[in-house]
Formats: sequence, C-alpha cells, structure tokens
Amino acid sequence: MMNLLTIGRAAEAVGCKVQTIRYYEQIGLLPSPSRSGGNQRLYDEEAIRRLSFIRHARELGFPLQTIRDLISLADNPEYSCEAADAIAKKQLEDVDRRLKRLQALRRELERMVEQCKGGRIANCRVIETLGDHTLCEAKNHDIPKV
Amino acid sequence: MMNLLTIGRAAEAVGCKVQTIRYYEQIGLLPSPSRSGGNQRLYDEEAIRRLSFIRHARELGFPLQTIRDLISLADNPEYSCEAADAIAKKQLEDVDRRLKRLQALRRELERMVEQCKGGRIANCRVIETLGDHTLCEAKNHDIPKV
DNA sequence: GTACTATCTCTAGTAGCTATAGGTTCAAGG
DNA sequence: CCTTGAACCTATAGCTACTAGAGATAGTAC
Ligand SMILES: [Zn+2]
Ligand SMILES: [Zn+2]
Ligand SMILES: [Zn+2]
Ligand SMILES: [Zn+2]
Repeated sequence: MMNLLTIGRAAEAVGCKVQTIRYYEQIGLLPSPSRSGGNQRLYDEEAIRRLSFIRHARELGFPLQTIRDLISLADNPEYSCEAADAIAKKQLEDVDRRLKRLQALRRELERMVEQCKGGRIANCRVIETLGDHTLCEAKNHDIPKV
Repeated sequence: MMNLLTIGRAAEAVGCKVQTIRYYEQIGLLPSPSRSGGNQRLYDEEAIRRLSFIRHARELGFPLQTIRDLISLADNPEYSCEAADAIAKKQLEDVDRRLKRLQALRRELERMVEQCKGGRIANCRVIETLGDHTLCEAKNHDIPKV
C-alpha cells in the first residue's frame, strides 16, 4: 500500500536536489529513512510530507533553525499556535526589513545608472558614485545579505 | 604629510571590521600595504580610497568579483565607461529580481499570518500552509538568497 | 617598568547548499 | 544470465563574504 520513494524520486517530488535531502538528514532535520536491502534510502509518505514542509518553509525564506522549531511545534497538534504565529510574524518583519533595504538600494542604483551620460571612465558617474558616498541620496546603506 | 592609518583606524574610517580588510588583502582585492618597523600594516590615502570604493560597492550589493572588475575599469580613466555602466545596470536588474521575489513572499507570509485565527496547532493556518503549497496564491516561489 | 590595547598569523566556523571522486546497486535489454 | 548505464552510496571539499578565536608580538600611557 505505502509506496516508498528512492531519494531521486523524493527529490523530484519536492523539487530539490538529491544532495539537499542527504544534507537535511545529516544535520538532523530529516529523520534517517528506512533502507533497501542494498542500503539505499527509501522514503515513505510521512517522510515526504516532512520534506515538503521543510522545502516549502525554505521557499518562504524561513531559516533552517526556525524550520526546526516549526516542525517541533507541528508535531504537537494540541498546543497553542501562538508560537507558530509569532515565528511567522517575525519572518514577515524580516522580509519587510529586507524589502526596505533593497528598495533604497534600487533607488541609488537607478540614480547612478541614469546620471551617467556615457563617455570615458574618467567622467563615469557610476565609478564616481562608487568612490564617493556623498553622491548618494541615502545617509547610509546597510549591506544587503546577498 | 601623508598620514598613514593603522588597520584599526582604517577600519573605523570606512566602517568595517579589521578582519574584513585583512580578508580583502588575502584575496588580492586590496594590495598589500606598507608595514611599520614592527610589521604592522599602514594605509596611505590611496589605499583608503580603494578600500572605501570596495566598501561602498559592497553596500550597494555588488559582489566581490564584480568589484574586482569595476576596480580594473576605474584604473583606466581613458577607457569608455560602457562596461561600467553595463555592470551597474545588471546589478540594478539583479536587485529588481530580488525585489519581486521578496514582494511575492511578503504577500504569502502576510496571508498566512492574517488567516490564522489562533487556537491550537491542529488548526493553525500557518502550519497548515507551510505543509501545503496549494494554499498559497503564488504558482511557485523561488527560494530567496537570504 | 607595567599595564592595556592593538596588531600579527593561522585556523576554523557561519548558512545552505552544491559538486566531485571513487565505489555499489538496481533495472532493462539481449 | 550477463552486461550496460543510470541511480545510488560515503566522504570530502568548495561556494560567498566575512567573522571569531588562539596565542604571540608591538605600541602606548602612566
Ligand atoms: Zn558611465
Ligand atoms: Zn552611498
Ligand atoms: Zn496559528
Ligand atoms: Zn507556497
């Protein structure tokens, strides 16, 4: 009845690489699955569910440590969901902060690009602005994480 | 006349950590500066200018490899600035892509948070949505780089 | 001279994978 | 049954851009 997936099929099912799944197992995020006679990993439906949960949370930008916390919450259905909601709110706030930084960045980049009228490097507004922050509108930029 | 800065002062001047400057030297982004009798690094104005250029470009989100390219352009003032402008435009496009992804993400997170009316984990919309992408509005999310 | 800080080199750690090497297992075709 | 090729196994190293520490030396203030 229960169809078991090899790691390749599992990866395909959730849209990630094979090594990513092994990595999640290695760091203890995903329990070690059963193995075939030839020592190959076999994932049951529960394992696939957990893997999808992890991947989906990653796609929504949650860091792995937070996903760990979310999983242990998800494993206790009768608990209050306050903690889960708080985690999601915090994630939303993080995303908002990143958005603000990126938007400010975008404005400066656009200005740089617009102001350069071409010509030689000596007069290039792009190079000039990179060398001189006082040409920026923003008081200061936070370095974006990636 | 030329005032030389120790690495600590240099770090302070450009707003980064001491180790970051040593790192830039190590990867060949910043030339090895002169040294004091006691083997401590001493940065002249030109070195500080280059360091500020690097830091400012980082603050605007340019990756180190791109900064390498920008520096070698900046070192040839009589060249056309086409290449520099193209780099800046590409960076702007990258930022735009990241912005779009983040905005889509933000919408999903907000929806998740809004839909949960509290209660137990068993009925938590946050946990439920994380486990089931069909509850999302977006067809698919790209994983945001941080 | 003694304390305290800053600097030196070297190494390892961070997040979240991704890629490779060198070897086994599995499924299909003949 | 045998072979071939894909998929799997482990273990290790690499990626970006730093950051943190250990243990030793240099510089500065009193
Ligand atoms: Zn230009
Ligand atoms: Zn600036
Ligand atoms: Zn909830
Ligand atoms: Zn989704």
